[in-house]
Amino acid sequence: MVRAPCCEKAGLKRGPWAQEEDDILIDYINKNGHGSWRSLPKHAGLLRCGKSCRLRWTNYLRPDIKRGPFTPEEEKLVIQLHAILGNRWAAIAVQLPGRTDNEIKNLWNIHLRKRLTSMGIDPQTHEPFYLEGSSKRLPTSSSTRHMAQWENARLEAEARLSMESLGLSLLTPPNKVTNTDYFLRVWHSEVGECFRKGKPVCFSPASQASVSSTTTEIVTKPNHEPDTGFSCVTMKDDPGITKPSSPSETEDSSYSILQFFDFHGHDDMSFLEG
DNA sequence: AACTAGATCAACCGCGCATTA
DNA sequence: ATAATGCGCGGTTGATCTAGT
Repeated sequence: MVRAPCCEKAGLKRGPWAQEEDDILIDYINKNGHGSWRSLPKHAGLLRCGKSCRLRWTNYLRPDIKRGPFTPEEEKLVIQLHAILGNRWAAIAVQLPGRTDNEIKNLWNIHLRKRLTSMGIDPQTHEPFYLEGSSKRLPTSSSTRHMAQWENARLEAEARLSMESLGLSLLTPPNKVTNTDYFLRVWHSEVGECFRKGKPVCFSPASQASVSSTTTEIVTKPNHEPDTGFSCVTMKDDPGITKPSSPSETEDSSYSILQFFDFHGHDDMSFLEG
């Protein structure tokens, strides 16, 4: 099958948009909505193809577009989401109101990718670069090893979800808790929520938590101080990651999510700081 | 002041998916 | 079931800007 061109190229304008064209497009969409992008230019009187109109509107003219440089918080979120979603810019953009996929893609390609590379982290996989010539290709440090563990867990989780969506049985015994399970649980727990929102997390003493006696489980309790965003989290029999030892045993000790990672071996999150 | 290299970002291109005929 | 169409996505390009020499 041969794809028909999206528009008749002859006679259509290309390149940068003039103010006058922007005005026409804004005025038309405000009055009529965009409707069919393909027919919009004809109805609006623009010598552009529908695709070009859609791009101009979604990336530049939309009233809810947030202009200006990305804040450090936005940059952190992009890095975190990229670690989970990969190059799915549109999906990442959903989490950053007012930012477009194109803008985020540019931010990544121009700034963040270089920053991660300079930190010794592969920006595509979020894994550390490995030691040259090492037969076992070991990560260079505990912190980078930890990053690799999380990335592996993410990949396993995605594979698992794909398998499950296909209705295929999994090889993992039902009573065996994997790092994948751990990753998914943490990600979908209040810890993950706090991680995504940059809120602090409070680890409660194990004795106060309701932990299932039959399975390894992460238990979250409702926020005891909603205004602070604190959550109570405890873990039991975690297979891969050790519960924080000293401060967490203190009642109401609170930690940022970055400290959460610190406790588990990732001691360098400075790249998130911009 | 003139030139150059690198950085930036808006816009384009081609592909794949979903929907419709 | 197949072809045609529309749309959105990610990758790439090229014009413009900026800093350095």
